[in-house]
Amino acid sequence: MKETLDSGELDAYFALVTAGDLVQRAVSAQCSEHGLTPLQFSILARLLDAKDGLRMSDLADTLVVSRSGLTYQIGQLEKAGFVVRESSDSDSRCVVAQLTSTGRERVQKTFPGHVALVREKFIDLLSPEEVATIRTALEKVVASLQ
Amino acid sequence: MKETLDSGELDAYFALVTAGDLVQRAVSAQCSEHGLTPLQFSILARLLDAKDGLRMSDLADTLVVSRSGLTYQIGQLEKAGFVVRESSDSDSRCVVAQLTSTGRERVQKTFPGHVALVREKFIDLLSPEEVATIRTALEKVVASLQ
DNA sequence: TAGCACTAGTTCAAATTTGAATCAATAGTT
DNA sequence: AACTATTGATTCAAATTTGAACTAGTGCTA
Repeated sequence: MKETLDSGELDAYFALVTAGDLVQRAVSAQCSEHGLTPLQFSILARLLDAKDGLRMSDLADTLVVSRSGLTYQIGQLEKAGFVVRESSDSDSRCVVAQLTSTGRERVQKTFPGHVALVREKFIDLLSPEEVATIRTALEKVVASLQ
Repeated sequence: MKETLDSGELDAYFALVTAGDLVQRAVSAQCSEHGLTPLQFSILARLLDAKDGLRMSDLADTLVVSRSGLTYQIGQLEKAGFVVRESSDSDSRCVVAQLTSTGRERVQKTFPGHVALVREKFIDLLSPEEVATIRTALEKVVASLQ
């Protein structure tokens, strides 16, 4: 195994980190138009797919945020009326977060702008082959790091 | 222009954001072995390439951090003796951050582990073609967002 | 079933990050 | 030169994020 990075490899690494950051920053601006932080939007978006809610830990793990950070954010979302906490039947240690109808409404209202942004700033700049490669390649990276 | 994202496009987007986050998290762990936060390491690494130092704004812009956040971090690095601030000759509004010899030492000591990590968790998982595609594709994304 | 390790979630204090307001210096216009 | 707009950096208060305790519940094992 080599012990250095050539300049192309280094550039690929910088591009990955910077693109990830900048996309998130753009998403952040769009979310705030709807009164959400990007993390809050991600949480609500995940819950939209989860008919029976999601456990705190599962949310924290998929969203790359600490447990305590998630506790805080779910607290904020609960105050805002977008989610409710329920304790799990099967395992009473677990807390399950559920979307309320208000929360569902809010995330659905935020979605179109979000999609448009991702399309404009990311997908439409690239060829389908590039998008496909990014997906398969970066999924390998994600798998190895999780 | 389409107004939706198909599932492959959505996965590519998630992979980008998640991979960026996870790589940064791994980098964060490695940096802390050397008593640096990832942001501090990035700052020092940029300064390593800049013989004459860098202006605060330039640093902030390339590092995806707010101006005030950078002021804070440069303050920390200055306290630690890794950088010094000088005011620019040409424009006395500007502040130029310079690496000290202590700072240079520290960042150089941190580098090998950093390189090894990027290689192990990113570059070596992928083919050279994948790395090249990620680089050119994501540089387009970065350019459009900056 | 008692003891022990492990898991889930929260609380707490400390560190970081941000945006808004501010101050200082430059550039452009009349 | 005087005015104004812009730019660069900092300060400040508020919000967020984190890791280290801590509490409570589960499951294993003797």
